[in-house]
Amino acid sequence: MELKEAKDKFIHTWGTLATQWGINRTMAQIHSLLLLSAKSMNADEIMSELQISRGNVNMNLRDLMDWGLIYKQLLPGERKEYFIAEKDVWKVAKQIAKERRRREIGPLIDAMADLKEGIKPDTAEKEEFLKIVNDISTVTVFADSTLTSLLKADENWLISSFVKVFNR
Amino acid sequence: MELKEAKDKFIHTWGTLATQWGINRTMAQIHSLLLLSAKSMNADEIMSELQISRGNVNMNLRDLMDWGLIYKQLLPGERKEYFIAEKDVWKVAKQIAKERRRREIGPLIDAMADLKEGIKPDTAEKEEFLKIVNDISTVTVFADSTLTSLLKADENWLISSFVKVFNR
DNA sequence: TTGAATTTTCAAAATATTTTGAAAAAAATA
DNA sequence: TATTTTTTTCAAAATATTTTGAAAATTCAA
Repeated sequence: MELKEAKDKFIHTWGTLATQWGINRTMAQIHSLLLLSAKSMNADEIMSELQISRGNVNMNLRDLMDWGLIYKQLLPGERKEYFIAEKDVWKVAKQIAKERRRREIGPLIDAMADLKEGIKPDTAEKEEFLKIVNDISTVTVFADSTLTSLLKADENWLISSFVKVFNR
Repeated sequence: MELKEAKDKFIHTWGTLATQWGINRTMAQIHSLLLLSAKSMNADEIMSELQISRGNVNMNLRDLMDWGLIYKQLLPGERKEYFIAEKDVWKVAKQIAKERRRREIGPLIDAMADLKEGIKPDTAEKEEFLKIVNDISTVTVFADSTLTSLLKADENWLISSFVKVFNR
């Protein structure tokens, strides 16, 4: 079964890459499983598909919802909760970028601001130190605002043109 | 001693943040120590300053050189090797972005390309699967090329204007 | 209400990563 | 060359993170 094989490879690859850049492997695997699934899935299905424990599934489903990558779906007549992934890959990328911006850039900007506050440039040494702090602050704010612009840019002119060009 | 305190806070903060986004804590601490140091330092000095083992220092110094964030400096009359950090923070940011692009985006592009190769769209299911793979491919290539353009942009018009605006 | 089904929690176990430190290798000196 | 200094390596230890699974909490139907 060739498709099954490709899907497994996809899930495995996604999980491996994720760990290499600081994201939990299981979270990535659950995400890709749902991304590839036409139907929404419940915890038991995910458990048996990925061979992981209930607690693990539960915890990572909640994280994925926090990241805005999956949604809870309540099926009429079903007691169990079902989950479905956001299938619009541009939205997915946007969410990931947003979350990483929040986690990686935000705290850095705050930390540099605190350091700036605390030190008066009354010696050459302190000026040196503040120069570095200021420079990092500047670059970080630059990265932050660049990313924000990109994220706010209307995807319809920014991406759809790229999609058209690359997808054919 | 206020400056010492601020420097320690800087080193500590940098180290903590780094772990939160997948970079080794010690590597980040050594980097910030060198970034804040006017003089180059040798392994023994770094060991005693950060209270870490020789092996750890050695390994992380090599990683930092791989990242292009520090340089080896051979001082005349000295047997020991000295290390000095790149102080141009824009260059530092550029190096970090390059390295992360190489580690995070490159493998993803490759993996998606492999999957595209391996599957023929001869059923609706396979077409579905390939759509996702293609979309990820597209978004990833887009991110890659956007980042590449930013990195290639001449810093003198792109950044220095920002620096002037924000630094005052 | 009660009780069965489902989800959540969290301490302990398993796994993965980082750090140590001493031995080996390499480099410099005499 | 032999000796000393310095750097590198890497198995074992320490630490950190992830996963498990059973108990507790919650939800829902009757």
